[in-house]
Amino acid sequence: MEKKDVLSALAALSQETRLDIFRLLVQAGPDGRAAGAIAETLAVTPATLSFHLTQLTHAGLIVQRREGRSLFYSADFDRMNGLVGFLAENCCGCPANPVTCVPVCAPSPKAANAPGETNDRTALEASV
Amino acid sequence: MEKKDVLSALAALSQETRLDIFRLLVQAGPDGRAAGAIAETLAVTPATLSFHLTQLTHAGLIVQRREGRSLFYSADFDRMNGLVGFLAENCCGCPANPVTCVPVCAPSPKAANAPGETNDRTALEASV
DNA sequence: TCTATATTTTGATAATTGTTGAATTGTTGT
DNA sequence: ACAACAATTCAACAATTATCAAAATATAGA
Repeated sequence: MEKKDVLSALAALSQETRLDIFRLLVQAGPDGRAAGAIAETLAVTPATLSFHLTQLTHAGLIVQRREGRSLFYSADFDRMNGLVGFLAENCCGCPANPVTCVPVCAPSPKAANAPGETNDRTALEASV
Repeated sequence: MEKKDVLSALAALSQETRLDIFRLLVQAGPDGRAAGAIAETLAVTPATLSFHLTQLTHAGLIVQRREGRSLFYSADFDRMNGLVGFLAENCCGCPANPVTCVPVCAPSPKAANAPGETNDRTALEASV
């Protein structure tokens, strides 16, 4: 992950509404949430939400998919791990100073689902 | 670490000059660097640097101390660990989904020094 | 105390950002 | 094709941010 990417990820997350959105999606797990549902949960205007979703998407932190007329957004856990990894990695700059930096976040696909739901996305594994 | 603090830390780090400053200080180790030295290394005007150092300080990411007529700034590794910890911690929201999230960065006091330098600050240990 | 050095504060300016109502695009079901 | 729904894009505005030159503050040494 390059500095430019880290910078835009940090910029995206440094805004309260966006941090809320991101954490909501992180907690929602790989399935994510429809834009409308996010707007309702966080009490944000559709236009405002859309603006922030775009920012988060451009920062690579979330991903969009369509399901019927709804657009679902979900957190990109790989990117998230990359960001944490970058910060952790660089907190130990000096090679003469070995430390343990092992942030690994790999939710299983069904993590946020009620029992019995279907789910065919599986791609997320540890990346650090 | 509260959301408010995370937010201001992220805001502080989401600006290129400040990210550069912070990483420079992280690499400099617990001793830190004089403001003037930072300004020279990063080619930033004193006024601009001072502005950013204030932001980073208010965000709790760096600490100031005086040494002669110079003001030395150094990274607050505890706070840094707290931030990474917060992000890592919340990347696994669902309790039914146990993962390994253990970012730990604890530089030894002499990490960035040339052999033979003195150093009496020792307080930094793992905090996560 | 006077002078030089190190850094911060001030004031002004240009650029970026967050927000909203209104209009637009895309999708579904009839 | 049409009406209803979901979300985005547009245009405009207020607020915040980054930057620098110049003035002010603090420390050290002669």
